[in-house]
Amino acid sequence: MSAHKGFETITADDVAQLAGVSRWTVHRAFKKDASISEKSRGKVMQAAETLGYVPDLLAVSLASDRSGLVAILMDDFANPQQTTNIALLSSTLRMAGWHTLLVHTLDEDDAFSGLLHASQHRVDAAILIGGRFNDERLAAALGAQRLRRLIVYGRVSQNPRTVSICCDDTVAMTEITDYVHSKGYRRPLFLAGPPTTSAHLLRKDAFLARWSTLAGAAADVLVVGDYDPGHAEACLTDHLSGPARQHVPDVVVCETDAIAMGAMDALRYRLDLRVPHDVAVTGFDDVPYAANKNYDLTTYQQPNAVLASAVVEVLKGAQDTAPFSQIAGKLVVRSSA
Amino acid sequence: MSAHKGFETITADDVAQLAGVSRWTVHRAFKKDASISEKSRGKVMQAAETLGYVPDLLAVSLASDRSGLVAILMDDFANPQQTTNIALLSSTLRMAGWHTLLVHTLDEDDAFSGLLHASQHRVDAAILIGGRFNDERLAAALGAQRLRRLIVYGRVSQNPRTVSICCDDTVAMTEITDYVHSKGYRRPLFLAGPPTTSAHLLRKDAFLARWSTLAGAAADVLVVGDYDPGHAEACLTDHLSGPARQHVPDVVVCETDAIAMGAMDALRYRLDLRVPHDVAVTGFDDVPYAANKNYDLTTYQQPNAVLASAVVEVLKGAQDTAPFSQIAGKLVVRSSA
DNA sequence: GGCGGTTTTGCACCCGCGTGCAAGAAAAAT
DNA sequence: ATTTTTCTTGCACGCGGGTGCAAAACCGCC
Repeated sequence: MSAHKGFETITADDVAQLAGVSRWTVHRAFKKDASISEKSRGKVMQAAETLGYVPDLLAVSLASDRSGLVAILMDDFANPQQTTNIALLSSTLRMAGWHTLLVHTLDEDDAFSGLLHASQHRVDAAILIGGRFNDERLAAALGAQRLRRLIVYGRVSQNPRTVSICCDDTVAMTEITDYVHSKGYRRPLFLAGPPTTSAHLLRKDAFLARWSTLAGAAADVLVVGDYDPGHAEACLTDHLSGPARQHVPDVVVCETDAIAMGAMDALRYRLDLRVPHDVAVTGFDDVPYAANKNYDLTTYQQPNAVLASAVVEVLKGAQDTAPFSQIAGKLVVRSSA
Repeated sequence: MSAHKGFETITADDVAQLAGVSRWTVHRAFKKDASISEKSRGKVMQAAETLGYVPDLLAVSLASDRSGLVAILMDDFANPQQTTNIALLSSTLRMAGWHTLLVHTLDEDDAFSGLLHASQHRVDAAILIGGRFNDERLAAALGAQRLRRLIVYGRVSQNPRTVSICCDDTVAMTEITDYVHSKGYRRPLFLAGPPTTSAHLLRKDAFLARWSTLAGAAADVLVVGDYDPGHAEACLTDHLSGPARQHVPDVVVCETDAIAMGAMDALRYRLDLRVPHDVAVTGFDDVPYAANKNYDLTTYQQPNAVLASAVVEVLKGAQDTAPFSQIAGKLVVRSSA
């Protein structure tokens, strides 16, 4: 039993000594499918029990190049969709035996350093959540040593070396569009988020394409440029207070719930319009607050639990997983549209 | 340059060979205040640059017993106050040079195993956020080897071996009470959360004590028992639909913002009362949504940034830090009361 | 040029465990 | 009882780098 910095550390050697075997036999006792006799395994286990021995994870990681750790890189704690996903992912991973190394990236450069950090911890995979990681970054990231798997979560990635797990934005937004059209709305305004994210492109394009098919006319688009509700509120207020005042929409279709909530606040408290009576609103994501009485937002629920399980499958499964799997969610109709 | 699992790993030996020095000289070049000549440091640095060498964190951790990692243990992602704190803590730590090991504990037993996991990763400290960790657990946790510092965040802990960093609930709630009383409210109802948390005791007791001093009479208390807004909504609705209907309060003082929001929903949408006209509501924490137009909650803002910096100070500072530091926040008056 | 003193540098051993191989013990076959 | 096969076990070496100490190289100075 070796003393270290004041607290005792029990190593395999200590157990070996007590059990009267060699250190390697101790290791075998803890390894499934190892060639060891029942007798000595018993001795070892008992000795380990009395000493309270647990194999040291760090040393294991160093020697075996595996850690039981999954890094989650995310950039925006203000985004409820992201925090919800992290919560779900970390608990799903936890139940499947993995721990989470959370890397909160401050900016793009930081993302790379975070990825390096993660790879040095021998993470079994890194999961990228959030839109600010562009594909060039990804390519660079893959240069990081030891990064055996990179999972892009919640959006598609062109990069062939990543696995992306997400719901099909195009199908989802088409479904929303169909719903909106079927309810008789005819003057839609689409509120788009930051142009750098893939959600921006896919959702907006899907909406515009479908709308033009259904209605035979182009729909208006306002690029809000940010997922902050307050910002969306200000943008929409400005927009509808300006020249566009003439064309008040009858429905505001939003790229995310956060934008939708900002839009509703703008319509109600700044523009004195009733939702859904004067203007309907739809969101996307079904964040927890979307169900709140004050918003009661019609939105699209991503199949988060299924997505999280898909991550576990990728981690467990062979490395030759499909480059990406897209899973369908479902439209949640509430009173806002 | 040794090949490993398909990707190349650059070790100090590789750099040493290229620079024409020994491995230990390479190490010295990377160590501040090491005794090394400028000439060889230059050679080493250049070689490291061309090879793209970075000291391996895991090996460093194993050898030095330090990791540059701080574990954050939390249990409730649904609690916006917790996620906000995590966001702030992780970015504050990140800027101070630490990375975050997020341990999302599923239950109490899991908390212990999470702490063990963290300690094995040689975390420089573990931060406990959230109320579900009781002090017995903490005592057990401290038995975990290598855990050199345990910080209890956001609440006080009796355990003398921990550092607790929080705002002074008693002072804060007294301030709220004074405000409520000064505004002329006379029939308060206090909504309390789970009885197991210290916030529960401190905030409730502070309110009751202060109220009895100010008004000379005891105040009503309803134990909601959970921080979920929906649950609080149901509880308050039940309460005010039952025998207590006779004594509708003129102000509902809540232990947290989450409860306050549930309470407002109950008052408005279930009991058909206007806030603040018929009943005023106060919260505690100033979560992001508290400023939302639909709630516009009068609440108490914890000095989160200061608290986060205090954590960094503890990490940087000598181990003989004060057992806990309590920092004052400020009352945020909005329209709800 | 030789001396004492100070930097630089190299090295053995350590952190705690994993791999592959070879020696040892036990079981099976002859 | 002896040989062969099989299972156990021990061990050297590695993962990548951190200590403390001793040898080597440097320095100024008489």
